[in-house]
Amino acid sequence: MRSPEELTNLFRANRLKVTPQRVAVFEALHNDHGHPTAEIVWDRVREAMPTVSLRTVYQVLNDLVAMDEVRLVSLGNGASRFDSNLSGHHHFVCRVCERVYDVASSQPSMITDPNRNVAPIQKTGIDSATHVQESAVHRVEATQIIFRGPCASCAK
Amino acid sequence: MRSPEELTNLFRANRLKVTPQRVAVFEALHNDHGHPTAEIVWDRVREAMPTVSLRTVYQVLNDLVAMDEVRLVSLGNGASRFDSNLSGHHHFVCRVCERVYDVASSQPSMITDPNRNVAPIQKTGIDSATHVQESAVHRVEATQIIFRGPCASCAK
DNA sequence: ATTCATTCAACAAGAGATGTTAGTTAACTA
DNA sequence: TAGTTAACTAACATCTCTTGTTGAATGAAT
Repeated sequence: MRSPEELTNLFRANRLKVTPQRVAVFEALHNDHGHPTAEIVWDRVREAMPTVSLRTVYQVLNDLVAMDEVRLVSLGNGASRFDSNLSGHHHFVCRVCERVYDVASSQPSMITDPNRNVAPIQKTGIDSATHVQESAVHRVEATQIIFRGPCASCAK
Repeated sequence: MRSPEELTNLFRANRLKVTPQRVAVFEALHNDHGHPTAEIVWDRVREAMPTVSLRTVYQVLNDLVAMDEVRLVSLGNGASRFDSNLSGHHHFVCRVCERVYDVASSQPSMITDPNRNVAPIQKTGIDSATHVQESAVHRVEATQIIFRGPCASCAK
């Protein structure tokens, strides 16, 4: 995602005021490359600014999603998550601990340290750019892949 | 999915009573190859049995999911959907009308009539059976792919 | 015929997210 | 610097989806 400074400029360019609350959310997201829920972002923000309301955090996050600076990820279980990683990638969800790992797309069969939040897959030939477009066809604008199973930490 | 008769036997085999309500849900699912929500199933069931409660429908559906006779699909928007198509396939969700289409997996770049509920994709090299299993690796047990965009009917 | 799961009804409740209102603050900009 | 007005907070309410509860009635299975 963009840096807090860049987001600041972007908000100004969109005639949105750059308030300390908004900047605090920018920074919380910038320092967290996980997949936080709104509540988790709220917790982070409150460390520096104890009076922010959850309502405001939701608002800022939604603004960022609307601007396509943050991606909304619904994984089927529990709250929606906000993904500041905008590069094309997918997700592995552990069915035990529910942690979410990033899966780099177009990177065949690769392993990485689970602590670095990347999960292995074997083939990733699917890319949103490569889908056909014809008249009687559904046009694919986005492709979301969710892998599920026990993660390395939970497998044993 | 299995026929109502087969599900009846399965329920008996699991010591679950075969009640008219349960059979009605079996039949509603059998006659609907879409992706109904619990409420939609409820509506169908009530046509033949007006007094069934939504609670009961949820219970039966959850039983079927637990038995892996029906698949629970969360697509991020609105209520969960119950998918009676157990063959390996994925989904295309129209961002306009919110309709859900099946996408046959391992069927490269194919088009089908939208009315037959199949959406085209170009490459489907990913299959849950082909993922690596190593020590420091997340084991992929299931792969879920969601394509999004305007469907053929909504594209114009 | 008996048992015990199942169902119903009518609730409550919980999670997640958003809407509302009114009063206050503070960013922008002129 | 001052004025305008968006943004924030607080404390609510509301909504959707889903599950829990309780007690009474039903009816499948043996």
